[in-house]
Amino acid sequence: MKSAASAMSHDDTQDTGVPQIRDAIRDAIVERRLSPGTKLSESDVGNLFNVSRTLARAALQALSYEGLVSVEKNRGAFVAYPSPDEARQIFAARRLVEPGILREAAVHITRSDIEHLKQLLLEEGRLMGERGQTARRAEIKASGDFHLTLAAISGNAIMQRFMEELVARSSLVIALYGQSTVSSCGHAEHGDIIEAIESGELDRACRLMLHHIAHIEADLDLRERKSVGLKEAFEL
Amino acid sequence: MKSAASAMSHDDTQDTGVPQIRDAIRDAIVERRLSPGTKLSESDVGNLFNVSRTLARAALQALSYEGLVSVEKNRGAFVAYPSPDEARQIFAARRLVEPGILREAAVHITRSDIEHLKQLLLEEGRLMGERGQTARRAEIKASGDFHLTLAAISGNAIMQRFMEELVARSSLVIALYGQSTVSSCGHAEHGDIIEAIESGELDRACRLMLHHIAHIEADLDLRERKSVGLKEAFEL
DNA sequence: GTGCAGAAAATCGTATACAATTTCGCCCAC
DNA sequence: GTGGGCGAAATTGTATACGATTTTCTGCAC
Repeated sequence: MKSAASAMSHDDTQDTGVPQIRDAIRDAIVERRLSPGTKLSESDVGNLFNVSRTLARAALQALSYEGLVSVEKNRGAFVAYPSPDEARQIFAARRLVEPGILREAAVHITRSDIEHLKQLLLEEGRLMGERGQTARRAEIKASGDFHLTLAAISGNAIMQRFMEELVARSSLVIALYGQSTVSSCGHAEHGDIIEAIESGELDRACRLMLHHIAHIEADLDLRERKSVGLKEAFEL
Repeated sequence: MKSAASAMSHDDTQDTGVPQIRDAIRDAIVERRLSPGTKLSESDVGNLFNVSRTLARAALQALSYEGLVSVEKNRGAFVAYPSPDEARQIFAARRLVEPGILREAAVHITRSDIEHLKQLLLEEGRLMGERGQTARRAEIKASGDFHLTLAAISGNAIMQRFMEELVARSSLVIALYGQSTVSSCGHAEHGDIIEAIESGELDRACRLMLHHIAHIEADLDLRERKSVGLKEAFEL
């Protein structure tokens, strides 16, 4: 199943082959094939996709606006390495925004939307059963798709785009600070939320959503962990 | 007084002379010196700022990520012309997000923050007294600064950036669909909100904020109004 | 005068070239 | 052996060049 990010047309007042490169790199970051801190040199990216540095640079720039890549003047682009504080802000933003999205989605939701959500849930469950890093990657993505789909249902393209950023960055944070190998008590919670929406218990759905986000965040060990730092290891 | 947008450091993991160009164009858009739909050709922008098309293009691209400029493949960049539906989404997003920001800001707010807000309010009032388009521009910006400052106080850089986008785009919407010459019953409402925060009446502050946003939106005439249409001129 | 080629001009899309900056290795002094 | 500095290599910053697409203008047919 294609990811929500690529299936949802995004914005596409776009223009070049840049989107393809951007999306490919984004997927690689979100799926953790690229780890935080990895250098993304313009030449390398360009060669990899058989385009000039011009387009590679544009794609990296785009990703920097989404907070997935940080570009430093005269030094280049790196897969973002969110600080614990940034991580907290990301989740604070989600707590702030997702209940509202949920309520808005509840207004517009149709039966087929609910079907779609349940479908996602099934897929998620299936992946949970599997073993291996590939399955874990797919699981993270599927888990994100649940939240992204809710945003899409809300009908607000702006909030949708914002959530895409938050979910992608959350994935980075989990990659960096996640503890339990499977942070997906989430699965059951997703189901509960759908159920609450379906039966019209909006307030309960919001409460569940907040708990859900809190649970994800609780699985993090938010301590400074700068690079594999040799120096830092002694400065403690 | 410098605008909040440029005073607030934004993100600045930035790199080139692009930020200067981007900010200059953004200010021009937000202050309505550039009207919606205006073509922004890469060559013109480049010549204007004495840089090559490369940098001009990068700046325009950046603005397109913020929704202030729309770039169409092989056609170029234009000052965004938000549709009525986009306008509604922008304000829906603000209603969804600003109460939360307000609550978060209330947690972190200091006495000096409150002083700062009151300062803004004074400035706003002063501008309301003046006449002329220049004053109106400054007034729009000052009004936006109130909301931006609250976001800054909240301490969440992500929500702050998001609000910057929403406020800037709101300005575009008001430019396009605003009716009353002075949409700034807002001034008094800003004062009320500060007051409510100061006295710890959080729920009331949120209610006031929602009313405030509703008032701004109520001043809009959200009817399709494509280009300065010659045809439309007769359909009246 | 209206409408439709077709060519010329302007503008964007992408690659390449060159300058500026950083990074890395090397050599030498201590 | 350690540290500092110098120079080469690599990488980014910016400009320019050239092909592709769109827009505008022109001229001819009707």
